[in-house]
Amino acid sequence: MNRRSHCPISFALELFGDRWTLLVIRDLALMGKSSYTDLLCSDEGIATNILAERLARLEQRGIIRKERDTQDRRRSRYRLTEAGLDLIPVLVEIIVWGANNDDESAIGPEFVREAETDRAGLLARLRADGLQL
Amino acid sequence: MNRRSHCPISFALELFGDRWTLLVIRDLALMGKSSYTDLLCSDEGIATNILAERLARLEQRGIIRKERDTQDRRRSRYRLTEAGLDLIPVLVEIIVWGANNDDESAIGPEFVREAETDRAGLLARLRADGLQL
DNA sequence: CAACGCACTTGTGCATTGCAAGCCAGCACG
DNA sequence: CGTGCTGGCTTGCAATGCACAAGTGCGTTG
Repeated sequence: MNRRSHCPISFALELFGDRWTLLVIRDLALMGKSSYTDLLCSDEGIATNILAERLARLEQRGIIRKERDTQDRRRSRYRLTEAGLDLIPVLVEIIVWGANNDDESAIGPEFVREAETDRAGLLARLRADGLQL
Repeated sequence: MNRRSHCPISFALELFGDRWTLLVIRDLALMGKSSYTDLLCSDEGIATNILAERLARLEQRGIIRKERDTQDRRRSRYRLTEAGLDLIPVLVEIIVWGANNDDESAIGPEFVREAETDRAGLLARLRADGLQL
């Protein structure tokens, strides 16, 4: 691997420093999605070649695991590994910042308040159940 | 502005969903840099046209403020606004994740420990003084 | 006032991305 | 068994983004 520096932020950006990767991780981590077609139908409208490339990359870097569906063997299931789940705190801080700085945010102040008052509880709930919108 | 969705993560990625923007914010927020030439000399080696474009964008979006240096009026000083400083928690979580997942990380476990045991204190210190490496 | 440094701007070529279309394997149905 | 449909990609091509090099204008310095 050809690294730009040993800064952990630079390291992280080499994984998700683009317009799509974190949205895929959001969908897997918080939105309860796990199939290719579900991931393809996000509000933002990711292109299919980009999604395929990102999933391959995330799998290769150990962020997600790919499994065959036991019911329908055409279908794949994508799941976060531990390293992937560990990105939830990053997502939470981004959501808090976005909610505080975007007038039209879909996330309200109650999420922000919970992140401030019961951060550990929130993180545990998200890791177990996702956002449950 | 042409938004992809009202998800706060998508909103945030429209600001820093690329390979360079967060590194610029890191240098301003944590590395104590404020001049164009300092920012240009990061370990990662950002190109000058990219840096100029990102600074203009960050200023327009209210993340940084551009001031003239009072000593040398050729020189500009770039400083984070409140909205910019509010990105420090995001940076911290990324650093923690990077330090935990990169074998060759330049940040050691003592940062991670402090983030777990005294998060509020760490955030206050970083906001006031940066990383002080 | 000549030379230099700072903060850019412009130009060019290559790499990455976005969008549309096509492809193939695995079901589902008759 | 054939026909069609669905899920998960792959390919082709245009558009965008990035890297590298060079040049510009203004302010400071010798």
